[in-house]
Amino acid sequence: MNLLENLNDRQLAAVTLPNQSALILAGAGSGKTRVLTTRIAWLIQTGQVSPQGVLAVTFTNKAAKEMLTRLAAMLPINVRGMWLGTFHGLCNRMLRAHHRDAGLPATFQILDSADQLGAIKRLLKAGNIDDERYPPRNLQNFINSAKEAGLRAKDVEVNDDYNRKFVELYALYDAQCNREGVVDFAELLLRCYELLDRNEILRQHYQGRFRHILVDEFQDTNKLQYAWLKQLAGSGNAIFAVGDDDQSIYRFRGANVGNMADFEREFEVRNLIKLEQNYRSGGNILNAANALIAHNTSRLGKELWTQAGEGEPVRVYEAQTDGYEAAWLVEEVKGLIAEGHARAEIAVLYRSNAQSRVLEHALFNAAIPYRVYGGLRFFERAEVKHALAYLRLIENPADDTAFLRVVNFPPRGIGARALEQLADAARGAGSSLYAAVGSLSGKAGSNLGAFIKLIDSLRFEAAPLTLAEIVELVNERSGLVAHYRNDKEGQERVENLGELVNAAAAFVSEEGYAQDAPASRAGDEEAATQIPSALVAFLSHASLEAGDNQAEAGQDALQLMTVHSAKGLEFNVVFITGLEEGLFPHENSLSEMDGLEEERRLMYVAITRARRRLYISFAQSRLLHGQTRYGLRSRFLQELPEGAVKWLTPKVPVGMGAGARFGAWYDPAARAAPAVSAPVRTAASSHGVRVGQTVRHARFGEGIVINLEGSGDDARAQVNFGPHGIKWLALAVAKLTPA
DNA sequence: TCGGTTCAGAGTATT
DNA sequence: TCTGAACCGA
Repeated sequence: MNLLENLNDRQLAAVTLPNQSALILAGAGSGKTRVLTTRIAWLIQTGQVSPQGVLAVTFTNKAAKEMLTRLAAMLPINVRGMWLGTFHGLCNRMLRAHHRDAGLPATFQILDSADQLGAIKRLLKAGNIDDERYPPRNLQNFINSAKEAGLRAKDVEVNDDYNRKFVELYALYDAQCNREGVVDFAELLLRCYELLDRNEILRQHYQGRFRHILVDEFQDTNKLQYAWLKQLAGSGNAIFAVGDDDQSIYRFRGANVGNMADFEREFEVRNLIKLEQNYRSGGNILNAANALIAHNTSRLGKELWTQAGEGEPVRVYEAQTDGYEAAWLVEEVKGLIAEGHARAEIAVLYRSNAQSRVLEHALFNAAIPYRVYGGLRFFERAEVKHALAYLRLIENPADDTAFLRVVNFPPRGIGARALEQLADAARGAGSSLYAAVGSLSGKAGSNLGAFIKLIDSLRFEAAPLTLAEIVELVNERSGLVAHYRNDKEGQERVENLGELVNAAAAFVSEEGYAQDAPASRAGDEEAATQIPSALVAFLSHASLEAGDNQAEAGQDALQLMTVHSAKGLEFNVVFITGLEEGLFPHENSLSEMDGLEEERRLMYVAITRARRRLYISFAQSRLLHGQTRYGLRSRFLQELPEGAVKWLTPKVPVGMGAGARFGAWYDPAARAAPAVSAPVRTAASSHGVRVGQTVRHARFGEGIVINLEGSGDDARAQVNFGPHGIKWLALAVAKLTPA
């Protein structure tokens, strides 16, 4: 099977780049994931690197899974042992393997955001801190931003007393986490970074191993993630970074687009490849996207084009109110369904979650099935978190967060007073709540003692069981199942607890976690020595991958979501709603530095989700916070090229006569399509040259052989010289020396 | 321990 | 206007 078949010129050049750092600017729908996975497969197939020598990083589990699936289809190897995963997943893996060096217990647990907030509230309570003056949420943000900037409490600059208190609390929080053997998400990354920074032997080991580092969605990396990557790259390894500055929409959570420019400079990137051919949308949709994003000033520069023709115009609709907007949308959707469109291929996008209510209301009344993204995920459900807390206590009794969550759930007569006493005792002894139980007497003491006994016996009984059996044991013996069975509305919760047993069974079989032979994980010599138990691994999995956000995923339903959550997805039909000043662009963004440009990128992301048909709608008035607000039509509408747009309602001129400024949109057919790439055939060897071999040419420097054809004097080699491009060279003439 | 009342806040989100 | 969290009384 030829991996390079059907790649366009740019894709081919990117996939077969020599071993030098590269920045691939991948536009929406340009085959980004394909390039990334084919690059890995090609490197392995041509023997340039072993599967163990590749490190590939993504942001979401979904993206990681997608890459793994595609890789497995391209390569006849077991891709499971590869270091391909999310930043957090890979850091977790490394920390598990070297937990001693990292100063962590083997069974360390991962706090999700809710757990972390709980831990912070507990900290404030224990220290008698005024949580009005120091809101837990603010402290959480403060700690996470500091960690994401690579700063410990001692490194944070203090400029006033208020600030000093935050820093002080940050230090206390870290101390509490250490005591309890838990780490939050940001800590996974920072700990891993510090581990590599401090431990030269380890750093050199991994630098020697990961010859090829590939990063997905590079524009979304934060400072710490970039620093971590730099450390693994060292001075010799190449980073293959794929990203799109025009789709950078996560600055509010720490993403630093500037990493792209820093990367170019610091790694002396000479290979900058733009993937601009779009395989997703019609020409009008792309013209709208291009024209819109052209209004941004800080761009690396990129313009999407397609061979697909202009397709349908972008339809724009003006409604009187948000209610009418929803009503119109319902009618339009009915028509689309009647025409045979699948509901799941129709997406309704909005800027903020609050907008979904009106839409849901209308859809519900019209009996159109829909699915809203972004609800509670499976592992975040209360009953599931309860069961997980019991499991955590089995592994790590010092986990006070888990302890407090279930010590009195189901109710067993342990009230606030008892817990306060216990907290005092624990603080006095500098121990965990669990360990302090022995020092309490009386009724509270005996109830707590019974709880400890329960956990201890669960731990004892769990020892010989499989993971699924352990979960089942906990479900029953904790009293959770019985508790929810008695609850009128607990049926679904009981089912979810059963689902957790299934999830445990699936986890063991998917991850190859045979409990008897833990060291059998292929190709992973570090982890083999210190493989965590299946239970510990499952608990990490539960924290790192919160699972799907709603049931009924199988049903053919309309897809409702924010523009942010639509990133990376595509649909035949897309509705972008609420295009009003103040809403999209959102008013809060206007006071932020470059906030408007980020909003515009968000709109760009929204537009480029559509394959065939795109609707954009707005309302003259909208009910917001109980008040009717009259918003102007979004400036983004004015930034679309007239020729690509069809107004479904009369276009009322606004202010300065927009539209005139924007010239006629270009004809996509007039854009020269690049020559179709030469047929690629793979020959074994010719003139002593092999595919995948690095060679040197007097004029073009180092390159990598990507293809061979002909024989004898006619033999030619196709060589990718990186910044000098891809060349066909006659081997009888060109002087190629092995490099 | 639960259920009702009060009050603030209402932008986007993955791990 | 609506929601969620915190709080208080029974």
